[in-house]
Amino acid sequence: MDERKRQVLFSIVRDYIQTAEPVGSRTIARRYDLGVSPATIRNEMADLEELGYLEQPHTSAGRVPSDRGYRFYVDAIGGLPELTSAEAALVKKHLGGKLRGQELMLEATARLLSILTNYTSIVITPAQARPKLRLLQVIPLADHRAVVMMVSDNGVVANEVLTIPENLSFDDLAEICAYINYQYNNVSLDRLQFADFSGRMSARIEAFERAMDSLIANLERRESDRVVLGGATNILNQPEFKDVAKLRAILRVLEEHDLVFKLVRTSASNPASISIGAENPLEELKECSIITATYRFGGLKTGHISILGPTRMEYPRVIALLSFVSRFISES
Amino acid sequence: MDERKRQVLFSIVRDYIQTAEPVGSRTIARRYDLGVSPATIRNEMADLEELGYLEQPHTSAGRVPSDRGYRFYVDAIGGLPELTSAEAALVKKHLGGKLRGQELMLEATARLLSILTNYTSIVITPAQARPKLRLLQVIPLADHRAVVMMVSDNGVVANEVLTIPENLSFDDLAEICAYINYQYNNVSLDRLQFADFSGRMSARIEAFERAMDSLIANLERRESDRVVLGGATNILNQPEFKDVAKLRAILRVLEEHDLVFKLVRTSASNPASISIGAENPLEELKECSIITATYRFGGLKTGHISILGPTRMEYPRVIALLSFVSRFISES
DNA sequence: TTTAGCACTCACTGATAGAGAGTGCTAACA
DNA sequence: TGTTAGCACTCTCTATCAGTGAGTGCTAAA
Repeated sequence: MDERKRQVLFSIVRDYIQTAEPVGSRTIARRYDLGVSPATIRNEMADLEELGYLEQPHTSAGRVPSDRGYRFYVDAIGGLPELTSAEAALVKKHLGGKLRGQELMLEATARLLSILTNYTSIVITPAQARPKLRLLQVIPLADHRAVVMMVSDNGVVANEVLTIPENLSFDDLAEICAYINYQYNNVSLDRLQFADFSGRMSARIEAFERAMDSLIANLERRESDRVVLGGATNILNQPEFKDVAKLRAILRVLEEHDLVFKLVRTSASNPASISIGAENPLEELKECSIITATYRFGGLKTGHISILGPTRMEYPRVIALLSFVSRFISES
Repeated sequence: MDERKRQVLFSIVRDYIQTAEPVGSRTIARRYDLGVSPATIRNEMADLEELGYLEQPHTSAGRVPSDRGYRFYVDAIGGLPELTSAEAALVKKHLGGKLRGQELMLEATARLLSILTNYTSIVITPAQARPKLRLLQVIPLADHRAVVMMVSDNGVVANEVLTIPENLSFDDLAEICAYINYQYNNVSLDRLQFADFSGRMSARIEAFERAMDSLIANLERRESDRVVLGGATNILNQPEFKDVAKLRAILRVLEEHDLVFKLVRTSASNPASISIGAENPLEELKECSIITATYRFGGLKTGHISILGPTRMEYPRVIALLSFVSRFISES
């Protein structure tokens, strides 16, 4: 693979990324100044196809990069591309300023990434390991209602509004809570069992038990990794997915957050964090690429941000953007 | 509009709902036993078209119901259709059992509705009016961190994890909270201003101020109506939307939760809560129908559940399902 | 009033031809 | 020996056209 072949390959990749049309030898000769004639380029293209970097949709069409071609291109980009300062400023403007809490921040990130790239963005919130009970508390409200809330040792809070049953006073509830706090403090959430507990009270307090179950479920869910999508419908803009069947396959994957989660995880464990076409584990996404970056909140909890787009993706720009954003939110 | 015309119209509507193909006179004569010949039906069809209940895609095609035709059909269904007992059981199985808290419950509802109908479901969570501060509290965690949480008088909770600044002890924080609780108890959230407050302390506590702002924003957001979608991609299954341009228009609307919210609200204020085709305010949805039902949590807070599908929707079934589900979740 | 018959309309299908883009090969050239 | 011009060839794409079939509207008979 000599220098000129590289140039030809890169020209084709770049042109195809821009136009989504198979690229012919004449186009290359005209548009990129390689100083050789179309015929020469044709010869190089034939070689590149033989080597597996290019493909031909049909005999008399131009060439299209193969997954391998994109891979070569991406690996060759090397030294992290820089974001334009205009875009960097945009990121700072939208994600900087007043920090608005983890959840809102991550949603804003997902939205921003999808707008800037015109692809679909995926944000995975950081997960905690085996949360423990830190505090259970009731707070009275009007109309015989009360909030019950539960805090984990990671500071995650779940809450539930409860109508206080007839046979119970608010003070009774408070007493129960005090007992639970005493008994179960710092106990792993998955080992809490409230069902048998309320037998200690004179009467069973069904409403309360149910609220407890609900709280635990809720808390565990919040503790676990969540998936936030941005611009899921951006795929509709890509010409390669104007076929409804393909669209459906991809959107169905995006609806299944479990799948998305695993996908991003495998992509992230990749050293380079870029999965191109068939490299990624889901058949449905064999015409898509996924780029993933990792961020850290407070130096501890790690999550991921990804961009999902067609294999014909603007790799340098997306890589630059993701690495910038992940650094930015890690620092703030 | 005599009895036979009604029968012809209904047959066409039903057939078209099932097949999505323009319906011809012969088909009606064969498939529905009206006791008259195709020629007669043709005459009736011509009349119905003149009256605006039917449309013809082109001269030599069968007839398709117009919005007005669907409207007539829907109004004529009258006395609420009943859900099959099998489906009712399914609803009970998935939404009954242990009540798992409002949020999870509503998400489960959205999912269930979309699966049962194969259309897109929209769930609007109930809104509260002008929430007030009920309680602010800090809870210490390990590693110099603490949870700050804020509870509104409606029992909605927002929380934020805070790293306690060097120049502050946990007790300082607790004291600040005590002061705020004393000073601002039962004050409407939108009138809280913490920025000037911390000037009272010896040093400005920026981290704390920011956490407060974040909490308020978060709380207000949670208090407001939220939109939960189920099966947004089900639209892809409808033959009338195999055109990507139409799809994009609809999915874009669904991505804008503000729009969806207004849409459901206008639909719900409709007495019958059914918007057919051009009846509904968004141009993009002029080939869709929306059916909305209202539910109440705890007898107070009202929210909505809707189904969005093509105008060619299985109205009776969807109406039955929605009214059953809304009753079910209102009672539980 | 209903129905049978019939001419007419129009989308859809498949075949065919021509245009255009692009290739691969050969032979000439530097 | 590498590069280039020329040319035949391939294949898709588009337009055109005839044939088919579903369905209609009208007319006249029952």
